[in-house]
Amino acid sequence: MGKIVKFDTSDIYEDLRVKLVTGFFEQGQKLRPGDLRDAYGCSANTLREALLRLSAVGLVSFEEQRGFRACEGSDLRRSDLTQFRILLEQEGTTRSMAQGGIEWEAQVTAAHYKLSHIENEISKTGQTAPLLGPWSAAEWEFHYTLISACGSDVLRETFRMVYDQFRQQLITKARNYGYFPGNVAEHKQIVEAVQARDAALCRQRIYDHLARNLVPSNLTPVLA
Amino acid sequence: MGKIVKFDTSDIYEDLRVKLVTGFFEQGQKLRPGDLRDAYGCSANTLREALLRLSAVGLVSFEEQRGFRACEGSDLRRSDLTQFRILLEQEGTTRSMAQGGIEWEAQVTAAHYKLSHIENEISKTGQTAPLLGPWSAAEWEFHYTLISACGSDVLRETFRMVYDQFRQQLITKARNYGYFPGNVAEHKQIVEAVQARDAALCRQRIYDHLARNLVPSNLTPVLA
DNA sequence: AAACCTCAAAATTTTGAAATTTATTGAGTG
DNA sequence: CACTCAATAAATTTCAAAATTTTGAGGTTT
Repeated sequence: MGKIVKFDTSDIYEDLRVKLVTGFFEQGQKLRPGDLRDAYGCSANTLREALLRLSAVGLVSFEEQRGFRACEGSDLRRSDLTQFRILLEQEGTTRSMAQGGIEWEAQVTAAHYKLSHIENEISKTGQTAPLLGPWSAAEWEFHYTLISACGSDVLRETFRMVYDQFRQQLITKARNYGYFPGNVAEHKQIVEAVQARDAALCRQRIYDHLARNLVPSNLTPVLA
Repeated sequence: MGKIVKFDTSDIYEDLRVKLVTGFFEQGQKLRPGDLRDAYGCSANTLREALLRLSAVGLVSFEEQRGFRACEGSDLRRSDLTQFRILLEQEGTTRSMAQGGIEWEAQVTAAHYKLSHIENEISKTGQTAPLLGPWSAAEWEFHYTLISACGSDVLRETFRMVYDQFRQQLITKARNYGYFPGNVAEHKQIVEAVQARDAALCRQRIYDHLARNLVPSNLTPVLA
């Protein structure tokens, strides 16, 4: 017999979040609580609440009295987010290196192992589309693990927000969900720098990994 | 005749925001839409929306099905926020120095002039309480101006959030709203480093200015 | 034609109450 | 005396409709 599912605000929030970072909506597309409510079988007010939360994490833009929209993509914003992500990821990884022990190092290695497995599959078949979901999850886990031992909730939470916004910007740029062949080698180099416990090298390689998303005006920020 | 004022969500949001960063509410105090509604003459749902927005910027904690509270204060969280604020303010000021021209330098000087005027008044009379409002506004303007020419919306907006949360943590610690006599000299030293266009010195002095809010476990973060 | 109203349709925000969930109380039990 | 478990109270979440605001087309004036 069919299970009756009831969607509450956080279910809707999560579903919309995924759709937003996956490019399900056009950039700048209007998101009307009244329209979306049919898809989730709830009231417009519940949708409103979910959209309000999404605007708080920067995935949806909100203007009073004129509603919600999927965030616009622009080269400048993508670059801005990239620059900020570099700052956070360099800082978080540096602190993790200082505070995280062998346990953290092992987690980074494991996360990279899973990620590279998927990336090898992709480059073997040449098909990015079918493995985009798993790749996306593994990419997030790898980068989040890098900063996971930094000891700062504020840094971790800010990174979570920025990473999603960054991803949203990439997807609007190209249909490949952010996957890029060069990633395979770059991820490996980051792990090697972690294992060598070389913070300066690690910072450099994080920069190198992300720099292609910068526009000329802010290349080489942050003591890269 | 009396003007009829109608409070909408953003009025309420702003009023609550100020109350939260000035310690009007006890830390951890429950904030019930149903109770607060009388004070603002609106429905509980409107307050719910304002509280939801405040939780998005980290001033209010929110747990599903169990409502809203003013954020708890703790040494760890205060230190965490301080460390992150140091990172953002160092980075933002460094970038401002690189990109901001004489116009930015003049704005920093002006903001400091206003701030030091108030700080001198306070140290002259020995009374912090009566000038706390103006001092608070001037302090914000000074620190925000430092990073204002960094060229990054993401950095500026994140700083705005972190500064408010930092302030909220300070106020729960001591009733002085974050004012400290040593500030006078420290602010001056930061301006001097800006005027000398010495980025490394500036970073050091931003660190020195804020370090007293760190707990031992994370002293000297971020290449201080 | 360009700028300026006007007005109805559409969208957003607020409301007050119902439905749901959590917290509290107190009687009964081991 | 502590503990469980209903019954009850209180608070949170959701809803549908009312009130407010914006949008955009059509008509008027400069």
